[in-house]
Amino acid sequence: MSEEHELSTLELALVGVVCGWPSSGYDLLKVFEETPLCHFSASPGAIYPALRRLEEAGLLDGEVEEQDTLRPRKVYRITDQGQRALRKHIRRPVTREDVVWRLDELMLRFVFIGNLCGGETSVRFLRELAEQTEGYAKELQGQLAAQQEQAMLQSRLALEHGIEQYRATAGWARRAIGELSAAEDQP
Amino acid sequence: MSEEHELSTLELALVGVVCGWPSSGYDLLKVFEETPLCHFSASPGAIYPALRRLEEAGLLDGEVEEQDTLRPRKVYRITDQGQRALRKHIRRPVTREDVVWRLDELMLRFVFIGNLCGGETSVRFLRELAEQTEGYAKELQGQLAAQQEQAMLQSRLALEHGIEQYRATAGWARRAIGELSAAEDQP
DNA sequence: AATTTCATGTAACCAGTTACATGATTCA
DNA sequence: TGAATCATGTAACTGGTTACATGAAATT
Repeated sequence: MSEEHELSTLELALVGVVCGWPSSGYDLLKVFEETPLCHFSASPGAIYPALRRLEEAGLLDGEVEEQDTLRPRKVYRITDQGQRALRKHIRRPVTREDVVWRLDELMLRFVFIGNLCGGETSVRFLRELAEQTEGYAKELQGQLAAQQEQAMLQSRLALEHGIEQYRATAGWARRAIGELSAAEDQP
Repeated sequence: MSEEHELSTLELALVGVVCGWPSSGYDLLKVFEETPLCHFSASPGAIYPALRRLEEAGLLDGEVEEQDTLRPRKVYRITDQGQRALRKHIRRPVTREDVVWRLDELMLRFVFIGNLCGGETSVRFLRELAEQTEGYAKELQGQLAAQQEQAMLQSRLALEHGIEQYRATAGWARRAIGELSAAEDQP
């Protein structure tokens, strides 16, 4: 019975925001336009169908606020099933594929973990993230060493950019672990 | 007459690689699997239709090597029109939208600029990239300052991650300018 | 003889983009 | 009165993903 319905990045963002506070499609559009969530774009043509999908999948529950006014807002709330799916999704282990292909989704997950889970979960997530990004940076360094001189200067530089990006993420994650731990000690 | 045909990231990668050396669809698949270009994924279901589109648009020219053998390879070469389109595409100014939405495509462009254009073009590209990423990092810092204390710790941290990513790219670009200039002075 | 690799592709599906459509309400 | 904003959505298109299909050649 418990549907699996893999969440796309957009769907994750929608479910995560709605979990924080019930919202209409229009509210969500504004959130995506005006907050750092703008990194996850979203046009009406993407949001409204996604909300409907999520409702059909039973993760959200939309209710029309029809207080006679002729401007109906359809407000979505998260369901129990939606909460379970969200929790499950954000707590999945951080994989190599996640860091290579979905780094921004990982950041989304981190924010929602902060809203929904305890401090240890956040720290575990960051530790996995640091490990995976460090590991991948090393992989890229291996590729760099392998091509040595034979490659064009600019390919080498581009590869170095990648390495530095992943190292930056790893460094950030280590520091974030420190900040979270400090915040837990004296809240 | 001169078609505009906007290049998708995948198409840019294909045209750019084929510009370097004529390749079959299978060759390209292998390149995407085995080199750092793997960041731009690519399944046969994406590559073969894309090659056909590019041929129809006149940017590539596919020729079947049919030396009687019953294992025909269709080798694509870049056309003059393709060269023009590629050059034009990679030399476009670096915009804010590029750094926000298409950073990896920018890296592709940088590599192809190295193959096709002179050193000043590379340096100009990197300078624009540094400016745009620094500018965007400042934007994000403004958002960070604006939310101040009222936001969750983890949202703040996620935003800081973004800032650091863009700063890392800007720093890399500045250093790359130095390396390119040094390489030009004594080649 | 069996497996892997070379080499081409197609078909069904899915989700996101762009652009459009609708109409009430509020503000200048 | 006219413009902007609130609020919902649809339709056509596009391109990428997954999975499948085919079969020869090379390797074990």
